[in-house]
Amino acid sequence: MLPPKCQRETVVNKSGYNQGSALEPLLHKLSYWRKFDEADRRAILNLPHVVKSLEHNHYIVREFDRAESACVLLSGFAIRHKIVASGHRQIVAIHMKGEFVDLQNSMLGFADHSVQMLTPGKVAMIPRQEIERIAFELPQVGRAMWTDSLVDGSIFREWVANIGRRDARTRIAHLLCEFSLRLKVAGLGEHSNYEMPLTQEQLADATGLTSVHVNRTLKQLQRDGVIDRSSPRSIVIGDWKKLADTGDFNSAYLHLHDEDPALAD
Amino acid sequence: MLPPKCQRETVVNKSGYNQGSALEPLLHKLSYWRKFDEADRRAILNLPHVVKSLEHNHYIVREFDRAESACVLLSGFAIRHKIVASGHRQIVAIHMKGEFVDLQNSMLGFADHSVQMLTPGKVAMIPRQEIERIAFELPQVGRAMWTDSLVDGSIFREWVANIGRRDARTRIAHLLCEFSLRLKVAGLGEHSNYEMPLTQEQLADATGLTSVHVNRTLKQLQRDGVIDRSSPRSIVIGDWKKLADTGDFNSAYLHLHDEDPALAD
DNA sequence: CGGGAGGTTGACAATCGTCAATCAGAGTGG
DNA sequence: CCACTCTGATTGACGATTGTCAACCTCCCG
Repeated sequence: MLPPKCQRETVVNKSGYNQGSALEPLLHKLSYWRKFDEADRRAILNLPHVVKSLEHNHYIVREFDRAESACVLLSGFAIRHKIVASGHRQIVAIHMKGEFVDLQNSMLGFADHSVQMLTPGKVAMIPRQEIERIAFELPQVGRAMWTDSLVDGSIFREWVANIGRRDARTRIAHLLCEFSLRLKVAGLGEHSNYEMPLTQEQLADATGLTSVHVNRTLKQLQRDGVIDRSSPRSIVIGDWKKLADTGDFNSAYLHLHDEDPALAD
Repeated sequence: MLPPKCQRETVVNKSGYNQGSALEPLLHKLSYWRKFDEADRRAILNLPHVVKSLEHNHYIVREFDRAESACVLLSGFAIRHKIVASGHRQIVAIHMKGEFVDLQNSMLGFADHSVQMLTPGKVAMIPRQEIERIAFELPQVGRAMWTDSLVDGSIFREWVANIGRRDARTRIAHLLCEFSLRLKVAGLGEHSNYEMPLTQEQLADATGLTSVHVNRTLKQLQRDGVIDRSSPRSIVIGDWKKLADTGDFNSAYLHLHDEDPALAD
């Protein structure tokens, strides 16, 4: 159930130049929150870091690990989860390219949950002092990182409401909407058509349901024409408004800019 | 259901001195996260602010409000909640003395949920530019505020797991534990004996249950000797370990210092 | 071709929700 | 001091969404 925390260190990047930095996805993500000048951009791309290639299912961070560095996802998908006493797992967040998967560890000192790769991918480990340093030396970068933490929090709150007060059908439709927009913004797909990176069991762990019920609910959404699925993992959204209505979805909590595809279509 | 957002502005404090500042509770809370020097302390206490007295149930912030200021709770209790399409409410956070109830608004620009007083109390409104200014001029203050945001996020994650993967009995016991510790740290009570500030209906909205089921579960916890209740709202914890075990509670996610009462007893 | 992970389905069980009635306590006005 | 009222707590009967168990299927890969 818990594969070893095996990782291969591949690249150490300390080049004095921006071009070709492995941290490009991080810059892209942070640029989304604040307008940077050349110094900001260069400082981000030149952050000292270690790139690791991780295989499917391998752990980036384990609960109670002491945190010496913050971790940015460069490619692939990762999840953050907690295990409760009954042995059940709750996925608390899903991360994609360019996102910090454990920025909080830089400030809080230890991990209060685990982070695991969902697919093969690469991550960059940045020493925690460097994160703090850049945040306070370059206020725009600091603001962007703080904003990122706060949007993270906003998503958690929506998940609390989603899991606490919506039924299975609404809950899953809501998650499908969130994914659609986040993948679009991350440049990983069209919002009307994407490949779900989670298995149905993982979807269940993310929504507080069981895989059996997730399966039934997806089938039902398909029967009702809310989504279409050419294969088990593919999600085709014929009518965005119908899905958004079904999922009681309002994108405000993602704090996206206004090219919000929820409004187009 | 939604009482008017009526508020009485009571005090405008811009005194040049620390002593007697209404922001003492904020300083106390932020001091918990970082060591401040005299300049830090003075800057916090001298933040320009407006104090408002709010009555029971009145709103501090409504969803979609534009945020011009951040709001610190000076006394009383407040909740943050979201309403879903079915009309049901989910409480996503409960706040006590000294806590920012909407720090995220300072950075994100608008409120993605509502904040409501649970009891009568006072809040201080601090202009958002002042928050940003102090955060970057005084890095220790900035670190403390960032840490505060991140601990907020950590609590949300635990709530996701609590609501998503624990049964009613465990879920409620967990919340009772969280309260016990947070009230203690805020200096608002003994961890073995406190007055629950939520009604059973509000407890239900916080745990994703119904008030009827909360009532039954509390009764059951009492019958089993996990808690004692001299009145409906009073919580008496005879055996902390028993309650913590019942609630699958590990205080790590609160990121408290080590005088953690969970370890005593 | 065998094995394994993930998806699908049905039968049945149970936790939790709904509805509705009653009760207890606090505050109010006569 | 006592009806009156309102909010919140309590309890029972019943219903339903969701979980559990278990089988089988499908696809991918070595």
